[in-house]
Amino acid sequence: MFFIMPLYYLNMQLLFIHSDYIEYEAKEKTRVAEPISESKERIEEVLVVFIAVEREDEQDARYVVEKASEETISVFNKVGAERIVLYPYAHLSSELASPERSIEILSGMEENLRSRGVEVKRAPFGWYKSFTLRCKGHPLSELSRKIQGRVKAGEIGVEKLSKALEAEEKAESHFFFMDTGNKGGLIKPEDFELDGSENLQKFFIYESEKRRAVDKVPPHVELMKRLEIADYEPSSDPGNLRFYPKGKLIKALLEDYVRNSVAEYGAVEVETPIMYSVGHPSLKDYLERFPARQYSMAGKGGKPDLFLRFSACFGQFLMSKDMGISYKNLPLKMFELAPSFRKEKRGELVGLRRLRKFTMPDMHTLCRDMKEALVEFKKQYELCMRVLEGIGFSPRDYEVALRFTREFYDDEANKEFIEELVRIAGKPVLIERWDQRFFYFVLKFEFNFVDALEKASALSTVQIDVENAERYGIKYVDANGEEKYPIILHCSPSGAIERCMYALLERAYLDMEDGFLPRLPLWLSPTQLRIIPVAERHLEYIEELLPVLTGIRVDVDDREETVSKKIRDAGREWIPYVAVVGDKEVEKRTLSVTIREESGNLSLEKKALPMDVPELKERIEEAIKSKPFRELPFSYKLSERARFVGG
RNA sequence: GCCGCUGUGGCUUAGAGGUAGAGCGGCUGACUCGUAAUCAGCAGGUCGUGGGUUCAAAUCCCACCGGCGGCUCCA
Repeated sequence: MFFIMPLYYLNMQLLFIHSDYIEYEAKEKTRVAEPISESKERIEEVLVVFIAVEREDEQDARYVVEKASEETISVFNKVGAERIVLYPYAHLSSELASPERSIEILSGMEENLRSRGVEVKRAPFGWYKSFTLRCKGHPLSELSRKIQGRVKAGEIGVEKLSKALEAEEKAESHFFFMDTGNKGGLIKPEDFELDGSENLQKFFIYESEKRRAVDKVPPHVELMKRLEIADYEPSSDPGNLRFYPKGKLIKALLEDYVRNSVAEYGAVEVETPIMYSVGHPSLKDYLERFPARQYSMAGKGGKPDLFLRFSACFGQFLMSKDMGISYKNLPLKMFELAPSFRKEKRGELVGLRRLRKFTMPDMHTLCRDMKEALVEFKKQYELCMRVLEGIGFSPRDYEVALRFTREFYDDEANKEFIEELVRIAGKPVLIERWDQRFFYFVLKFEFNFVDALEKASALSTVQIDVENAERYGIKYVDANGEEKYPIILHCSPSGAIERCMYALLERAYLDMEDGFLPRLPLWLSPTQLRIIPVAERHLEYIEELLPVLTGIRVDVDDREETVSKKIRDAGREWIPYVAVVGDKEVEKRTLSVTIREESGNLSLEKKALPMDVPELKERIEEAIKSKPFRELPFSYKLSERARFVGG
């Protein structure tokens, strides 16, 4: 994360090739050849390290040996090779160390590595050698390193030079915190008191280290199956899930809710294609950047011709480009509930947290200038807070990250803007500052959920895009009749719908760990009220009640089971309201209701309250008003309902 | 993609070279039941797939597929 740039020199050059095998044969001596016993070798499952020892290394051979060995071991462990071959390779450098010192350093490395318990072979120095090797070709199979030092004693860093990463690495990034106090300003992590912000701390650790040693299945994976929400589909590509009726209902309700929220904010809903031609010039940059992450389809002549979108950006940008836009139309907001596809690497996929196919609410706002962009940015920041609140997350449930370029923050007005955002959040936030812009945005925020395994994932986000209007040729005409490029905001008010479901389930699990009954928000509960007849003869009364209970998802457990069993099953389904009906209730025209929310603690005894039907109806309606409603997606009779997940 | 772990009826799982056991769920029957699992019986498995080793493979080996964790990554 924090790269220490070389101040004066780089030395020893290392090139690592993780290979199936290497074969070499010493053919002919040079003037500097060392004596050898064996001229021919074949070594399998090997990490081949090509090394050029440089003149500078002579100054501090010991340090260089130690550092290079450490680096080699790190790569060795990472790729899981079985042995190492050190292969002197002068051609990596134009300023070589003397042959004597080189052999010394190479032998030093050989010994150092051997002392760490690794099988090491050193190819002979100073010979013309023939060699063949077979590189494994996985992403880490070819790496280069420079052991880097500085003239001044002190900090030493290792700069990674893997080609694919070069672009990102140019952008140095630094983390800070910022608190709500009126002082404002960036606080370095080491100077910041994280007491009382445990989740922010977890989030920071996750962000800065990006690793957690956990050996557990994320809790929501079991829950999503058991609650008949979603499951893996082995016959699809991994990360393309199946959703059962209950999951589909929850998903549809969340979608309804986000759609309504952005409509209220003034966005117009559109729909754009999910696949695009790879030949489009504006799309090329993206594709070249993440070629392995696209779902592509072979077109004519066996060449990839179309790819599946990873967001709604293209569709909406291409639509905007063809519009005639006046400054009077701005800010112009377009929204889409976009099924999106990202062929994430295999090991990144987990349950509902990260998928290859997911639904991304994606809104783009065209703004006339940065000033307007900031006004809208702030509105959307607050919109995102409202949307998460509405879904069922309090500000305690997520951590705020603000990320921007140094240039953006150097502007005094923007500084105040950032401080204002922190005040709105009402708690300390994580700041990431990039020394230079390396992608299309200058400012973004995310609201991040920290789960039971202390992993963080972004829910809501907004970005200020200063690049794509020009790339796509999106223009508007200003008051003087001049064409201008708008600033574009990218906003996902809730984050991916599936990820909201993941966060709801993980949060319920965390509640359970704290000794509370896990639950989903009432408006998202597939069954909101379950009625349990004590005996078959009470069904008639229940049938009479149903027409009164419209606008609520009610079902009836008419199975031939004991009351205890039915109560238990209702609890296992996290049903918020459970009403028992027996002789007493029929006689008094009431219901005996247990409310999950009020049962609270796991160990508390549940008590049932007598309630009459209008009272109960009103109570539930009050709690779900202003939220979308959909009917029960299956029969209200449990005896007729199919199970989608066994057990 | 790489590394490690893993895969037994719909679900959860026992079995660790000698031809599969259980609980839940399902079906049948009895019980008409008052707040977290009523009782009895029946059906259901080529042990992820394909090769190999062995007289003999769920069990050992290899490859592939899926899952989990890590690396990496997250437009």
